[in-house]
Amino acid sequence: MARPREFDETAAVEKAMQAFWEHGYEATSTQELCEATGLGRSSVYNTFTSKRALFQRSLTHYTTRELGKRKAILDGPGTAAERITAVLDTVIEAGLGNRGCFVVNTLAELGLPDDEVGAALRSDTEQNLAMFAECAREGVLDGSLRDGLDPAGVAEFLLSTISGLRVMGRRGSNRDALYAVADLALSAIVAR
Amino acid sequence: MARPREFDETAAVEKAMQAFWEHGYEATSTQELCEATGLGRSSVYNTFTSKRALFQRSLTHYTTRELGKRKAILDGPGTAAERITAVLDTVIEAGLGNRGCFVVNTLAELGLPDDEVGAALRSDTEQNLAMFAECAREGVLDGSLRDGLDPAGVAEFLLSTISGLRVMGRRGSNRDALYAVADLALSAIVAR
DNA sequence: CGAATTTTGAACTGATCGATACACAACCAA
DNA sequence: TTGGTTGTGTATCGATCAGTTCAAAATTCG
Repeated sequence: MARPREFDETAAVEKAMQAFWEHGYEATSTQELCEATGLGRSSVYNTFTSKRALFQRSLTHYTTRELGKRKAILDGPGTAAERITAVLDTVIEAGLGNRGCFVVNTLAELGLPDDEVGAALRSDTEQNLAMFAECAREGVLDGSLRDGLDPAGVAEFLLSTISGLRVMGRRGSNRDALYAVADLALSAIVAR
Repeated sequence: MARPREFDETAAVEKAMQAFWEHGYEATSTQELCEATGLGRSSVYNTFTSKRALFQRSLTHYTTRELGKRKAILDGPGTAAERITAVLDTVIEAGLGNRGCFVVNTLAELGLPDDEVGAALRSDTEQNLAMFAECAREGVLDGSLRDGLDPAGVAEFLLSTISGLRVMGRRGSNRDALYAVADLALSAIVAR
């Protein structure tokens, strides 16, 4: 048919995501996106239509990857309490690098805009809540979480805790401080 | 000596703060700042030097006001647990409006820049942690908080919880969900 | 090979960015 | 009233913004 692409689209999205993650949506110029991806302006606009659309691609690229990793842990072996602890550990270790969470950064900068970006953010929240609620249900059954806990409430609590840990990371808190937060949060839901 | 100002500087900072809070640092143009404050460009730059400096003024205006309100509650009547609960309640009620927290938004957008803005953010974190640590100490003494709690850890946990609540508000969580989060967080530290 | 189709690079669009220059208006002290 | 000083309005600065145009380059199919 015609001339093939000289680049890998997914790799370009990955590079763009790094740029958006580092500087935020507004502070990342199209020029920087070209340099980060190694593409020319024409290729960027021909492939991704607009800066906004590329941002949306970057965001979903991030959320699907992160949700996948999180789901792998929560669907893995061990009690629900152990799996939740493992998730919090990964959040802390990832949050020590000072870029924070791409989703939290975007929520803080843009809120929930009335477009595909907002839809992606809502979807990420819903999927996280569903995963944690399911795990909380399992935890009450396997006895690793306290009796009488509301799974939906636990899910909100865990997502809030993770969001809080990410913000504390941006505030400059060190590893010990973040683990102290996670330990207290866990003490609210694990069986004693 | 010379011609006096035609406007109230503090009122102008308040208006600028509203604009920055609503749209973030990068997305707020100097034109918008002029319209929000009702000042001409000359007056803005003559008074505040630069967009960055006006942002720093707006940020400290916000943090001193919020820290004052928070300190008033924590220094007020009641047990430490009751005062902490009251603080969380105000955070929830304030966080339902969807602008989030100006400090959290700024942390997420800018991180901790190496200038006065970063210094203001660090100072805000330190003062919050000091206030909460002191209250946690009192709580262990008055018996309203659990024995053996580390005040510094509790402080990190509470600031993390507040930051998480603010992010959950931006995610669109409703009042009930936020109170569920706060209740679980409190259950980790209140005496039983 | 050659026609059709797509990508690519570079120049360029109008708009807007943060910030400044400067004339003039407004005020106080003498 | 007058001289000195400061605030204000307008016009404008060069730089950069997101996005477009267009012709040359590269590829596949006939």
